[in-house]
Amino acid sequence: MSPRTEEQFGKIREERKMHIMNSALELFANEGFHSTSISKIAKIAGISKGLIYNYFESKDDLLQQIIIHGTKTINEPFDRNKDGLLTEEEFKYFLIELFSMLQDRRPFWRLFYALLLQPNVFTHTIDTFEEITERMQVNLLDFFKRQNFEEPEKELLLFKATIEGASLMTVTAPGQLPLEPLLDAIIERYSKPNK
Amino acid sequence: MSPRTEEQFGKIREERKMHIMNSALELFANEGFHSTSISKIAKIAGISKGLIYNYFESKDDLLQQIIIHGTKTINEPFDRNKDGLLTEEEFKYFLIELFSMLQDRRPFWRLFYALLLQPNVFTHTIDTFEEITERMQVNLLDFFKRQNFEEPEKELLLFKATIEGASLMTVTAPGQLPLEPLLDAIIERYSKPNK
Amino acid sequence: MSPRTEEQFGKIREERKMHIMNSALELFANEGFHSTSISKIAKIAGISKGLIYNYFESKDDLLQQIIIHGTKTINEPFDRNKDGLLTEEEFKYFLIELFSMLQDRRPFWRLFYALLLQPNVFTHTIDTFEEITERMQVNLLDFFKRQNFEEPEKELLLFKATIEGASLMTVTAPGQLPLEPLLDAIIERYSKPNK
Amino acid sequence: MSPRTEEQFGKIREERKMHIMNSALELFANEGFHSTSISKIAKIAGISKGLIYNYFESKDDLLQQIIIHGTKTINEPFDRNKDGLLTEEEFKYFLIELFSMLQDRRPFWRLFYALLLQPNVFTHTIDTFEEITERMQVNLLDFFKRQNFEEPEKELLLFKATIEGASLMTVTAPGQLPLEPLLDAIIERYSKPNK
DNA sequence: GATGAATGAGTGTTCATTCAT
DNA sequence: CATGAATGAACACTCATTCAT
Repeated sequence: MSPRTEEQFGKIREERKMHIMNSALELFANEGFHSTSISKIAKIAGISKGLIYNYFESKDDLLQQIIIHGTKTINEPFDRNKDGLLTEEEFKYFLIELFSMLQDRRPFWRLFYALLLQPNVFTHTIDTFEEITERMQVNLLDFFKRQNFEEPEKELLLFKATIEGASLMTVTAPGQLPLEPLLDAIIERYSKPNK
Repeated sequence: MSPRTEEQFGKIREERKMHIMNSALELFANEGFHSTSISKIAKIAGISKGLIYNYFESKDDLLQQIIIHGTKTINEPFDRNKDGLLTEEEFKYFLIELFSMLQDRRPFWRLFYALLLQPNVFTHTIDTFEEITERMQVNLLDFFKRQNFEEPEKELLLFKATIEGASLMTVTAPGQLPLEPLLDAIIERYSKPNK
Repeated sequence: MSPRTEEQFGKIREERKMHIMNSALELFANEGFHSTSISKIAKIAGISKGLIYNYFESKDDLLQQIIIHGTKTINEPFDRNKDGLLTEEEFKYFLIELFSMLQDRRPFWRLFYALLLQPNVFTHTIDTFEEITERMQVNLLDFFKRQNFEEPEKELLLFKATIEGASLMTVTAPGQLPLEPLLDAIIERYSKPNK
Repeated sequence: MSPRTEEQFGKIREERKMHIMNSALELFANEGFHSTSISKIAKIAGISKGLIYNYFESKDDLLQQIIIHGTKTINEPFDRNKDGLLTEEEFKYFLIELFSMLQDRRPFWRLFYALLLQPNVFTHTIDTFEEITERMQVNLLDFFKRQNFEEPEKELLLFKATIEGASLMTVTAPGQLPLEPLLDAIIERYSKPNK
């Protein structure tokens, strides 16, 4: 019989790769990177240990690719309107989208924050992520200025801290911080100037 | 000469123990718990591997005791006035103290947050910590009410998220968040009601 | 069109086989047998891993066949005149041929010597090789006798050692031993008796 | 009880190290470096796998140290009279010593030649070895000149090849080459000029 | 109390080999 | 005939822990 076409092989590869990455992400997030063995990932994924190395160069590479893929996925919704001008509507949409992503992709975010706290590793990957937030800050500062805040820089500081804290708590202690009221509070506070 | 008294022995033990814990904390925070070997801790502490087991039952126990001791130390300043009533002065003092602790004991906080994100471990220790924050929340809500905030519950939500975010960023990206202006902004925002 | 004849198929098979063996020989000789993976051979040969198993039973079999084929090839020039009588002309021709083969097929010889030094393996293959050298020795001893050497047995011992050493050094440290002068010296010394 | 003194520990270490190296040398020489697993070495040495890593950084390091130690040991007898002048007596002694070493330390020599044929590895260690032979050559050439050989350079070439071959054959096929007669033949041939 | 040699279970990783297509 | 995804046994190596001294 003729061998599989290149296309067929490519599809199989892609699907398997995603399957492994998802299995690994779940474990990394729940039990930590170091506490998760390749054996366990293979068992959860229902494949052999060796196969993982057919798709990823190493355990580190597997983690890298999970982070890269996750970052890309997360960033997609923000790429739509690249005019750099944040309207009030877009600001709200951004917050709603952000909170929904935090809930939907909790394992990824937990993993991400865990890495953030483990220095000397994946500095490069994290740098990529910070570039993105950098761009957002510029837009936000501009937005706060246009909203006529008295001290937009201060407002940005508070906003950043609030968002960061909301993100962290959503990931670590989801029960403790009711998201919907918080979302309302943030929108109310930051989309309208203090008069 | 008379042999050392029991008390003296106890003091020596206590000092050794602290010395080991400090050496370990530094390494755990900077290189991660799993990446830090008992051998390395012993080398940094200038003692033998075996001696560590004279003071701690296991590597996990060592970590536990670090967290417990750290939590106690951190909590001391808040134990002074247990009347449950937060004055504006006390509120400011609490914030200043918190931020100063975050800066002074960065390694501990980083380790603490890292553990927070690695569930299935040290749940008990973390519970202890959450009890403390629980008590604070009650006081804070009461404080916001007395400050005549329109929606004190919403204010508490925002405040919690902001503090959490400020803490995290101080630990992970100290350069990105200028602490003093942020501290001012928080005090200004939350110690005076929106009129 | 008519299908390929059996003969044509046989020819294609033979060519593929040689192609694989040559690719493998190069790698075995340069990087060692154990350090050379089937994957690498396949990549260098430009075929798939699986196909190799269509032609060879195992990695060991592949090595065996390389050695057998190489031994046969090398031996061909000595098979011409099987009368068992070495003339002075034939002796010179034998030496020239030997040295030229050592230079032309260095990878094979290096592999061969490497195997020679790794006992417990390929004993059989090596035995085959030694049979051939055995036959040569008889002829050489006879030759030295006819050349009127005083102690032909001693001469044979020295000659064998010299040839072996020259071979090894040609393979391992080609720069250190200028071949042409050595060849002259050997011919001069052993084709004429010490008077 | 008081712990062992530093001296005691040092002695234990040295003995264990030699024991491991000897066990490993035997296996490396008989079964090849790659075919010998750390597990097997540990089993033969009667110790645990982990202990080997208490004394050697890696399997490669273990091999390196075996070669270095072996080279040192072998070189000791030649260090005596460093005046650079080889008398006929010293020449004979050198040959006798060399052959005796080849027989006594066969495993080491086999390992050494095997490495020589496996390029890209241990180039540095082998370089050290070649420096030593380099020095010998100078002395030998001088010796042949003083022995009034007509073409001392040619004689050196032949001598080198002969010695190399004798060494190799002693190691690979000890039965095929009777050492004593060969030794006599070499001494006879090279210690007296062709007249 | 204090040492570090010693253990062994566990880790990440490699690779010859098989097999459905 | 030809492919490369998949396997699993084996490997080198690590490290928390024990224990004789």
